Amino acid sequence: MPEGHTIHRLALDYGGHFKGRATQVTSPQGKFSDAAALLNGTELTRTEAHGKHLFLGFRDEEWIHIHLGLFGKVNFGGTPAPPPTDTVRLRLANDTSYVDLRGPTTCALITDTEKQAIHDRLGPDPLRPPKDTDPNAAYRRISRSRTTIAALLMDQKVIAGVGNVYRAEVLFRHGIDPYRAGKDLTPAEWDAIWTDLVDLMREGVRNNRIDTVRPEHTPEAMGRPPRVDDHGGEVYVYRRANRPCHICGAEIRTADLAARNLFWCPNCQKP
DNA sequence: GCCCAATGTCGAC
DNA sequence: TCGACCTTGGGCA
Repeated sequence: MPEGHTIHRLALDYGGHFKGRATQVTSPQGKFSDAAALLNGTELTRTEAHGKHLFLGFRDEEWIHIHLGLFGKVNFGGTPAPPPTDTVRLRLANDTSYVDLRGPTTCALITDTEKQAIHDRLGPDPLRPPKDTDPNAAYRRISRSRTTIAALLMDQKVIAGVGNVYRAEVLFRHGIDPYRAGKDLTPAEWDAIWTDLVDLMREGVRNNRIDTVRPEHTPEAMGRPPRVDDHGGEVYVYRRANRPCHICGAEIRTADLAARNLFWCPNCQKP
């Protein structure tokens, strides 16, 4: 479930279980063995997330850089840790906990300088502290672009951390057609989208899932049977193709956009 | 067992 | 724009 909220949550959870103590670092699958051997027995000193990138700090200026990609999964557990399966790329363990990483796109040992280069190529992240985060930088790019707002929201250079679910849901919540060109988005619309993403994604970190349905549109409030969408949260349009819009009843539409599935309500989201 | 899809990104053409 | 890559779980036989 890797959108930005998941990664920020992982930064907190890795820190909570392992920070400040000698940590056993292994790579049962083998692809990270050399680096694991180098770090094994040292201390996890800090953890950080920017968009969908996770950084685990060891020693002075060394970091494990993790990107889950589409398939990566992380699994925490208590001791005794079970024998790792052969797909575990990275296991951290101490006296009380273990955590397994499987299927990441990236798991690499990097320096401070290399880490900085990653920050430099990422746009502002609604979940980073406001002092390092400038939503106007994102709007400058958006307001100059003929690309669709749906594509721009997924471009990590423009804004970091938004994925396919938050993209679909935030556009629905603001009644914006996904095919609208970035340059046709008003500053007020962008402010509203950014502020909303900050709120939604913070809640996503807290609950470790994506919920976007406003209280007045929950099934209870609308006198309908309770539901939980396939991916475990409560949403308006994501993966709800051909089903009725919670608000107006129109059929939710879906289309391919840059090799990803897009979902929207043709009635609630006007050009 | 096989086939497919999935909340992502990169590089080749 | 397309394929490649990483892994798991669900549907179906």
